Amino acid sequence: MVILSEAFVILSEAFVILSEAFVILSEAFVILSEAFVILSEAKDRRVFEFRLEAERGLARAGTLTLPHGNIQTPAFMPVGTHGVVRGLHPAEVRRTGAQIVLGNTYHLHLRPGEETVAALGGIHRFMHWDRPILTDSGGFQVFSLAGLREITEEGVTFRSHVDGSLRHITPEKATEIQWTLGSDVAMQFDHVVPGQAPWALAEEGMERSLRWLDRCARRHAALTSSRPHVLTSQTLWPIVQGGTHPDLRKRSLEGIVERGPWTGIAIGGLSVGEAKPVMYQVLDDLAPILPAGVPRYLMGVGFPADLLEGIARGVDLFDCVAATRNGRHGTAWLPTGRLNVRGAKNRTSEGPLDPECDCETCTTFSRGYLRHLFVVEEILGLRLVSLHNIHFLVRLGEEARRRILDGSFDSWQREWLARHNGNGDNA
RNA sequence: GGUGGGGUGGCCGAGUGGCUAAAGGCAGCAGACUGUAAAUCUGCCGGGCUAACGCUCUACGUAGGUUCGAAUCCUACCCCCACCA
Repeated sequence: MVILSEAFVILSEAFVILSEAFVILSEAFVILSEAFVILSEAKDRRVFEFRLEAERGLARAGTLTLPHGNIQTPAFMPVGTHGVVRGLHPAEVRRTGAQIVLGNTYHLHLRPGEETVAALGGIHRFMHWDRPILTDSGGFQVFSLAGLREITEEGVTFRSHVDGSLRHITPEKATEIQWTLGSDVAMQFDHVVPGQAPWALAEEGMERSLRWLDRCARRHAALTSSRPHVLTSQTLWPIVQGGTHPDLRKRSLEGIVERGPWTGIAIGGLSVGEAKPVMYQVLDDLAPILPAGVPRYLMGVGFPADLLEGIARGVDLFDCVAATRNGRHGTAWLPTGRLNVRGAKNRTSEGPLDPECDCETCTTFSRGYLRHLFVVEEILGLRLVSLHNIHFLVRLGEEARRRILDGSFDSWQREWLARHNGNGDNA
């Protein structure tokens, strides 16, 4: 009996000790979670950093840090609209030196749907690209699908080019889709107008883009604070619009800056039908008033010469479908111009596409063989030329960076352009 | 041997009296492409001259014929295919 009661006492004391231990453990857990939040916030701050390393005139070299890695700028970003750089394996894209790729909100929303991408682990795992990804908002589709959509202040109603169904995309929706996809950089939903757009239309698109920017930013902030993304941090970039009209471009940028700060600023609505000198003039006008410490992304540009012209005007990031589209269509970029791979003159040509190139295409296959692949419509041909073109632009960005860092950018750039443009076609 | 069908530009193929140097496709040649409705699209494509408009020559199996005019109708021949002996 005595033994039993003593045992009971011991058990009670053990219980008390256990409870106390539990309280201590809970407190420790709270402290740990707080520490974790602080740490991850600190990590988030580091996750969107841009470090300027050199400036030569307007040209800049820097390093942009995003959640999935660093990007050394200036840099060309291959476009992978449907979660794939057309025709290429991600490992091939990586071997070109590409540091970041694009995806498209509108197209991934239609197929397979952002929830499907999320269910498959987010866009990085989905497309097997573990480096940074930037998603375009679908704003460009407002422009390119002009025949299939209707714009109101609320948003854009698209007639799906896939099955004809109606799709309503608002700035909020575009932001949510990108959040669900899980890209490193989300773009604001904007209103792109054609390059020939008169002042009034350009102003409308520009002002609407600013209002839509507010709505994107509000939704993005809500998403970020209410439910931190399980897979990544994400930042939102605004887009300067205003067509070819200097006053509108200035107003657009000022509106964006006063809504900042931003981790990046994009220049949109160029290379959409305006003359080249006009595009360069827009960049010239913007360069002095763009915030220095923020990466600048010229959307949808460009051809090799445009890259250098842009870099010379202070642009850090570029994307363009031409590398892959021209590749699929049989046009290869060369230092001396461009080459129609399908051309009869390549029939018995033993040399590489580009003798100065160290890409997998140029170090392996002859022009004659590449022409043959196009003639018989073998997929490998358009893959190989796409690969070369991407490598060509990536390497051009890398060399520009090297030249900016060592101070020889200006003269190198002039000579490069003279050689590239001077010979014209058919190098 | 008989009957039927047919021979059109590098290839396939439409065309059955003038609007036909001849539809369309393929092949060939050249070009375009800038935040991807695109492995797509555009142009040329009998010869000669022309920057072009155009001019000219040659051409719908072969050779004749009818007709103001023929790839198209008639005659003969050559060849191909199918079926029947």
